[in-house]
Amino acid sequence: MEESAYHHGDLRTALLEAAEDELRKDPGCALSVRSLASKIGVSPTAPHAHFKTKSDLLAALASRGFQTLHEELLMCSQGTQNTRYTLNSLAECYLSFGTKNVGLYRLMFTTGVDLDANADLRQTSRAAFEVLRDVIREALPDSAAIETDAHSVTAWALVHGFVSLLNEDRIADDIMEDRSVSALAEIATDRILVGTTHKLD
Amino acid sequence: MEESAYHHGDLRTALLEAAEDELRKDPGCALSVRSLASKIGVSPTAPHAHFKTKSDLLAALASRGFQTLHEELLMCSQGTQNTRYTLNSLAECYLSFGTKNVGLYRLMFTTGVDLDANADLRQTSRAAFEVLRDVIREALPDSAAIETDAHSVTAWALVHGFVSLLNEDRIADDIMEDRSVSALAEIATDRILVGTTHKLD
DNA sequence: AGACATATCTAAGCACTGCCAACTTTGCAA
DNA sequence: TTGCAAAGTTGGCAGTGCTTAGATATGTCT
Repeated sequence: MEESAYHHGDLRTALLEAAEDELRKDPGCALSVRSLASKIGVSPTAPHAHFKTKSDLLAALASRGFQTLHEELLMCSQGTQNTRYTLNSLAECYLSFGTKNVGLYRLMFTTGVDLDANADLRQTSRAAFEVLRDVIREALPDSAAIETDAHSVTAWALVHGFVSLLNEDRIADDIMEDRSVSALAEIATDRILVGTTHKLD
Repeated sequence: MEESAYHHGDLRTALLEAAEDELRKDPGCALSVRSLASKIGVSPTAPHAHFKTKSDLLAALASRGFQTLHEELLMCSQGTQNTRYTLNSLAECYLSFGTKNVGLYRLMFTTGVDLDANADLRQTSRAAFEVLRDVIREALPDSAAIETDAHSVTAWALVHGFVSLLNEDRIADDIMEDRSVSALAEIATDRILVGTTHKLD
């Protein structure tokens, strides 16, 4: 895999991987195109050949994140167990991904890129959601098919909200002692399936 | 209210208000301390006397956001109607605030400030949540007091998730046609109270 | 094999940013 | 009145995103 010193070979993916690496080490870091280039060992403006703007790089990064999430969700959705088990697996998978990739996950929802102007990001984001949607559609009785969308969007909002609150450290430990992924996934699953068991006025 | 030309008078709040103004005009803008100073008419480094770092300014901005949210939620929580009505009002209030202040809301959850290092932000963020928590605590029967935390955190995650997905334009219009604040608030209320009405296996 | 078009990378530079240090102005209080 | 601390200015540094112009390698076509 010997490459000339002048041409890197695959600078594009090298940039994306370096960025992911940086995000893993410091989820709060402000990714700099120039520092990525420096880290890789190319000139400060070399990335420009692959990403016209920094925003384009971030969007590609976010898209890769959604692809990974999509694949992981797909793995979980293919179990042969009952609906509750499948949904619980999905929730746990989503929460796990979100909390293990704090910086990347944050980027996936705050790129500031208009989805109408970035078909790739829109598509990968949508594809990940569709996994959840399909599971919920199958779970609902035919009579409730119309409500599939409301149910699946609600489910997404719930797990996304948990990830966000966890990552931004908004759930104080004196509020909720067990903030583990599995505990929150179970809560989410309950809520998606039948909601709270306590009847309120 | 005549002030000398040299001393501004209240540069600190002027900076915060200018920043909020900027965020309202362009929720996706990258706030710059220097441009804020220029807009107000002071030297580029004048803000340094009031905010040691840009991060401090953003944290103060986020804290103001939580204060406003807290006040608005408090107004809604003091109705004398039944629990469902109160909860629905709270949800609608939260969703309304989040979607009307897109830039500010995003900032409130992505300042990158460690809450352990910023007692003010932690306190205001917590205070806003407590309104929701109190309502849910009162709504639950005594036998379920222990579950108050799980219920209230779940409720917060749900409305926060809705706001985030709405603001980042993640709910495609072919998925859910009625993405109005009132419709989503109703869904959230249902889910918080009794969950879905359809029994799944 | 040689010529050319293209993709990739470098070099130089602009405007802007956050932050710092030294200095000036002002208001207040001993 | 005088001294001092807060507030604001000036100048400057390092880093950033982006642009332009030029250098170098790759591949293709004759």
